[in-house]
Amino acid sequence: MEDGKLTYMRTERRDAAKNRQRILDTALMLFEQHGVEQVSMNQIAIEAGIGPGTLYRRYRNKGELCLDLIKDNVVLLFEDIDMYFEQNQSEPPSLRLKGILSLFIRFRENKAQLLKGVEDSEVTNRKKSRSPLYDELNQIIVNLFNEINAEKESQKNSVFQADMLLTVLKSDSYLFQREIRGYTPEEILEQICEIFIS
Amino acid sequence: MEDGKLTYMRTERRDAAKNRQRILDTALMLFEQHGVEQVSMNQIAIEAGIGPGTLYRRYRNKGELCLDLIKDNVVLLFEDIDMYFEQNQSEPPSLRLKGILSLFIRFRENKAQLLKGVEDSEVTNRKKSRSPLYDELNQIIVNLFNEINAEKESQKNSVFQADMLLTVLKSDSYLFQREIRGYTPEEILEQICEIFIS
DNA sequence: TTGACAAACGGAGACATCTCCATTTAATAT
DNA sequence: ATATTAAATGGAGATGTCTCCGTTTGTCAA
Repeated sequence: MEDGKLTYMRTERRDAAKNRQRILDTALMLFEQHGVEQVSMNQIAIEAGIGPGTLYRRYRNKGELCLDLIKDNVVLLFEDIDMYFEQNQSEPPSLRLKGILSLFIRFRENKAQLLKGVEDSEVTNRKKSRSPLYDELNQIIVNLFNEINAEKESQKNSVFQADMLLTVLKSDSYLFQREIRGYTPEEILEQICEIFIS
Repeated sequence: MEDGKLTYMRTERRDAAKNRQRILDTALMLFEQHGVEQVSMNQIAIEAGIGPGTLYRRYRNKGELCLDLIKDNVVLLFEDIDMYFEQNQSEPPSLRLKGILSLFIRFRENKAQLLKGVEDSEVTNRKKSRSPLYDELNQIIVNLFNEINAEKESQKNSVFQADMLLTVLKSDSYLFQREIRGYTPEEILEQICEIFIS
């Protein structure tokens, strides 16, 4: 039957589900123990007692694995953002932008290593499009810039501004400011706002 | 003798010099033929008729090799910048900043692939400090921002602003705008100036 | 049950980066 | 010339990513 077939296609095989969980648990453990960067896909496969092929069948690279590990937090982030918007509808767009940047920075601080894992493998694997996380954030920021720029004639810049803002918030840049320049998250937020919200 | 010893230490052995040139020639040829990304260090070593160890002895990674291949152009870039400054001393700093950004973008367009090669391996190899190229550029830009911010009380932001400006001009960001968003170099320059010179 | 089938598996192996170190070799001093 | 010596060499191999494909194994229908 159509139904049966569809259901079959959709449901995860029991052994697969077991392995999925095993991978997730193992990765989380190894990441916590040695740090995300130090742990190889091989190590995870071996420790999880599966073949490398099995691991790569599910996650095309370490980044996807990292992303799966923070998926819940990503959902929470966007819920927070939605909530923030609901509670601050009447605020000016520049302030709302700062608000959601603050939320994002908090998220980034919480999941620094895993987020870096995600982004690192995105650049390694030459993805043309950003991850869904960044696409969705980008959309939100573009909308806010559109509001901000509504006064001026130049609507077209919003996309560019949003791209630049997200570029500057990527791991490489953010962690450089954090670790080498020694700025606090709050200072970074302030400085970025000064540049991008003028 | 001291002199002899010093000279000995300094001069490159003839076979080494020969290999160096052989590597450079081979790399340039392979890069032009297949594109920088597609060519591995192994390939270069084999094609140059040397062992991988020899290649890595001279260049710790592909990025250093790429950097060596554009070294002359980097020198030219900074000469251009110096010349520009001499001829535009009396212009306002914001305009001078735009001028040197324009020079840098031209350089980046000329040596896009190799510059990408340099930057890619910098992120891969977790360098804490930027390459000398970026350090020097950074210094120049900081100085310009200091002039620009001289009017305002906030001198301290110049370092941050310069960092962000260079972040946004890195290969990943720049090529994304260039190839995916479809902006021209001139458009990118204009947009960046709008954001950073306000 | 059982048969069929697609999904899941696992490990060999292709390639890449990079290190280590026994051996070679060019430049200098004698 | 020859000995000395430190730089240079090269290739084996450690480690990592990722693919390919023959084999196994759940799942569903009959």
